[in-house]
Amino acid sequence: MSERVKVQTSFLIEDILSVKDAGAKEGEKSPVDGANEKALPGSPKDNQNPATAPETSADKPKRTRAAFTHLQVLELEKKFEQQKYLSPPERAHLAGALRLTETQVKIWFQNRRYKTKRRQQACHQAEGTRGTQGSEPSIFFDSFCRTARVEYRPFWWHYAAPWRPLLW
DNA sequence: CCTGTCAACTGGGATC
DNA sequence: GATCCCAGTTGACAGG
Repeated sequence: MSERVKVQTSFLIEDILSVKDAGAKEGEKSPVDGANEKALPGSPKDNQNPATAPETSADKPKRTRAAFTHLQVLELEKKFEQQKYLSPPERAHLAGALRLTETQVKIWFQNRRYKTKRRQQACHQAEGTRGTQGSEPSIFFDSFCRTARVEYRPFWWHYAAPWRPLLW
């Protein structure tokens, strides 16, 4: 996935980070902005931005795949290193900082977790399950606990159960 | 043209 | 009912 982030971005890193004047340049359409108005069907009130919704949903052209900027991915990855799960306030804050929608951040984390899991599974299959677990899984679980169990919702233990073989 | 990647989507299950 | 999650799929896009 490394160099896929050679995105055809029309804006600079500073442009993304300068959240202060976020509403200033609305006219500029970035690839990311194009997808921002797309809310998840399952969560309609997640982020409706009528101001930036050009398509009247009557003629939905075609699905656009937002290409996140290098910096956006970097920040997301950084956060993901710290926490694999975000609480709603944290997600909102991160989304605002990166000028993404909460849905995009949510989806990104979802996809990221799934990818990580599949990679680990593939890894273990390839290795033939040695008993030695590296440090990554424990880091993973640590952040999971911090966010899910303590800060967020206790029922995430439900999700932790199938992970334990991988994590411990 | 084929293939891989990845954001977005779908569906099912769970909690509050 | 709203919202979250995971698991899997779809569709756009870039590289070979």
